[in-house]
Parts: sequence; C-alpha cells; structure tokens
Amino acid sequence: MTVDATTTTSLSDLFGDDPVSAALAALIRTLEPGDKLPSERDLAVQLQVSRTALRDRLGVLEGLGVLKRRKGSGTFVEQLQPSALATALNLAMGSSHLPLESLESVRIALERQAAREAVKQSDPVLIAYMRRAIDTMKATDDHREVIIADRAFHQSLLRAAGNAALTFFADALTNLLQQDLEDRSARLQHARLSEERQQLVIHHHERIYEAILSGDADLAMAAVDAHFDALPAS
Amino acid sequence: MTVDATTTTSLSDLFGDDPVSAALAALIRTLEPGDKLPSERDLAVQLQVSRTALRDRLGVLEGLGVLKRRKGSGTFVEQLQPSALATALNLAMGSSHLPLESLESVRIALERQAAREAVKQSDPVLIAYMRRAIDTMKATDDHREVIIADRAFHQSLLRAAGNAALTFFADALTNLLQQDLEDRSARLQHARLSEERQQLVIHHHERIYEAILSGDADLAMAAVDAHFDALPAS
DNA sequence: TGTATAAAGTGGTACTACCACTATGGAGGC
DNA sequence: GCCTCCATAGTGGTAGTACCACTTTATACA
Repeated sequence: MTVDATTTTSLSDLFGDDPVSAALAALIRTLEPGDKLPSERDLAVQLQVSRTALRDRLGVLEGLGVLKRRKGSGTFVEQLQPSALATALNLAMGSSHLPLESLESVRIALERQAAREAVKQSDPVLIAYMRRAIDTMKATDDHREVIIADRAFHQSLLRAAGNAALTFFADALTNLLQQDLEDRSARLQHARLSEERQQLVIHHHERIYEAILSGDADLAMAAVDAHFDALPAS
Repeated sequence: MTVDATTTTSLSDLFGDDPVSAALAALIRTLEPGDKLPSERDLAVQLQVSRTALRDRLGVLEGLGVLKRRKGSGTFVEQLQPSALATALNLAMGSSHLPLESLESVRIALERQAAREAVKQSDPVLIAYMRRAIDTMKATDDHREVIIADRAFHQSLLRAAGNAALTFFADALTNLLQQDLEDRSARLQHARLSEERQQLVIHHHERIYEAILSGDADLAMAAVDAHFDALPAS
C-alpha cells in the first residue's frame, strides 16, 4: 500500500490527534483478516498506554467493524462485515433520518450497477446461479421457497458483478431491510406473493438474465429498472 | 436466513445477548441527534454496570458513528456521519479487500441513481447549484478552483436527488477516495486538468444538467455514464 | 494412543483514584 | 446594570489493580 515515508498525515487525520488509534490502524493495515492481534496486556505495554485506554480504542474499532474481540481467545482482524454497517444504519433510521425509501433507492442503484458489471464480467459460473434461482422459483409454489429463490436471484446478480464493494453495500442493505421487516411484521406471514405476482417476478428475472447473457449493459440496467418499477420492494 | 420465531426483538438480535448495548440502543432511539446522554457515572448506575463496562459499549457505539463523546462536555447522539463509514472502509482497503476500483464503481452507481431521482425531484433551487458549479468551472482557469467546482457539481447532483441515504453513502465514498488521493500524492500537485480535459468535463456536466432539466431520467443516467466512461476518476 | 484434567492465557468487569477539559455561576470591577 | 474573570462543579479520559469467565494449550494419566 502506501509506501511514502511521510505518511504521518492520513493516518493521524483519520483519528484526529490520537496516536493510539493511529498506531492500531497502522498495525491492522499490516495484518490480514483473521489474523490475531497481540494480547491487550502486551499491546498496552507496546503502545505505552494503560489497558483501560487501549480497550477503549479497541471498542471503537470493533464498532467500526474491523476488529472482533473474542472472550478467552483474543482479538482478531475482521473482514469488514456488512452487518456492522447495517447496525449503524438501523440505529440511524430510528433517529428519524435515513428514511426507508431512500435506502431502497440505494439498493436499486447497486443492483443496476451490478447488472452492468455482470455483463462485462460475464462469468458463466456466477451467471448460472441466476439461472438456477429462476428455475427454482418456477418449480415451486411454496411461498417460503419462492421468497428464498427471489433473494437468491438478487444475490446472484450482485455476486455476478464480481465487485466486492458492490456486494458489501448490498449485503448491508439487505441485512438492514430484513431487520426492519421483522420489526414491523414479526408474525405477519411473510408477505406471500400471489400466483400472478410470482409469474411477473419470474418474467422480470428472465429479462434481466437474458439481457446479461446478451452482453447489452444498457439493456440489463433497463431490465433491472423495469423490475423495481413494477414491483417495489421486491 | 434465520427465521426463528424466538426473535424477541430485533434490538437484542442486533447486539447478541448483551443487555447493556441493547439498553443503550433503546435509549438512543428515543433521542434526537444532538441530544445529550446522561453522564457515564449516572448511566452506569442506571444500567447497573460499572463505568468501565459502560464505557466499553459507548466506545463501540462511537465507532458505529451514532455517538460522540466530548471531553468535559458529555456524550451526544450524532447524526450518523459518513466519515465514520469512510474510516472503516479505509481500514478495509488496507486489508486487501474492497479494492479502490470497486468503490469507485459504487460511486458511479450512486450518481447515476441521483441523476434519475433529480429528474423526479426537479427542485429548481437544487438544480441551480449544478448550474452555478458549471459556470464557475467555465469562468476560472485556476486548477484548484476547477477541482473545487468539479466537486461542487457532483455534490449538487447528489443533493438534487433529495435522497438522504444516497447523499450519505456518496459522501462516505468521496471522503474515502479523497483520503486515498492525499495518501498517494501528498505533495504531488493536485493533478491539474489540461485545458482540453477541462473543456470535456464542462461539456459532460452540461449534458447531465440539460438531461435533468429535460425531465428524461434515462437520458440523465446515460449522461452520467458517458461522463465516467470518458473520464474515469473524475 | 487417547482422554481427562490442570494450567496458562485471553478478553470482560469492577472499583478506585486522579487528570484534563468544559461549562456554569457568582464575585468583583466597570 | 452589565461585563469580565475566575473558582468550582461536572464531564469524559487515563491509570492501575484485582478478579472473573471463558478458551486454548499443555500435561498427566489411563
């Protein structure tokens, strides 16, 4: 990554004038997800701060989603988890801003882009997952399986783009929107699609799938838009 | 996904079986951004935990970006800050995953969506900001002002959508990409646009602006795509 | 060789004392 | 009456200790 020697700048900028957080950030940069950090006691000595202060920063970094402390085991570098972002967004939604519709709009934007990049990527294996999700939905009429297949299709679409950031944000939003759904209708039967509606969904998915196969990025994006325009919150 | 009926509430799910975090989350939900939380000493008594444990959770929530502790003043509910997300993403980038290009691709997706919604929103005041940014870039040849005007245009476009989530994510990405730029070329003169290139940017901005004014959402999105296709990382 | 148990190591909590900073309000001057 | 200054109470931040609960590892035993 950054090799310039003068890099006191951006690191300290990230955490203001806090040298401990900056040192931790630098340490994390040298590690891979899954790696274990030194013990809090060792790290406190190494950074010349008390364990109390160290733990405070570790907590912040855990909140950011880049660390995970496991009781009895140690502290590990986490692959940034979409769920962490979802948690933050969930709290933000409660505090009035970030309305639900605006989040759904972001999700549409991400899927539209995913369709575009899936065309360029053109990975037959990943695209095959989309095919299978469509076929699954065609084959069943159990409303739970239908919903699962629906989600599988959209998830496959995102994966087919082969874009880590796209997947990350989309997962976070899915996570969040699902949390919200469970909140509002805990027991209310998962809104089951009518037979007619289900056929419409399949039709739209087919169109998206075929557009991606055809190699026409604009057509693929249009197909995604048509899907969400016709079936909001699908 | 897990559909267990035992879902007491999503609150407890959010923080596992940690009652302290759940209680804090519930408290935060009842407050507005800017509101002050009880002092740590009071809150610790109220939640029946030590100040140590309480501070640990407060640190996590601060990392999530929903709280801000100010020395000497108190702890306040924050409007979820894009910069917090940017910090997390920045660390994630260092850890190999989430490559820069994938993040830029998300930004494009968001701006494309912004153009689409700006058409629907059609707020003359917000659109006027775009106009002004274009005119500013036309009028100056100072490379710093050009860059500022460029950013102003894109920011105006995002704002014109009138979509909080869109703005939030875009700001986070802008924040992040800018941090990264400063990292790599700290002293390297801000890549100044050639005269030719500047004219091209202006042309593209004009096309986006006019498309939004015309009310054609598809045209607006196409204009955004044309912009980024011709001028990556602009 | 395999299993059970002990030991070492880890993060989590509690409590205390103190520091540095901020805001508040009252005393003094104008 | 009004403003300035400053002591003071209140706040988050840090340090250090001791201990707990859990996990992992090493050891002893069968």
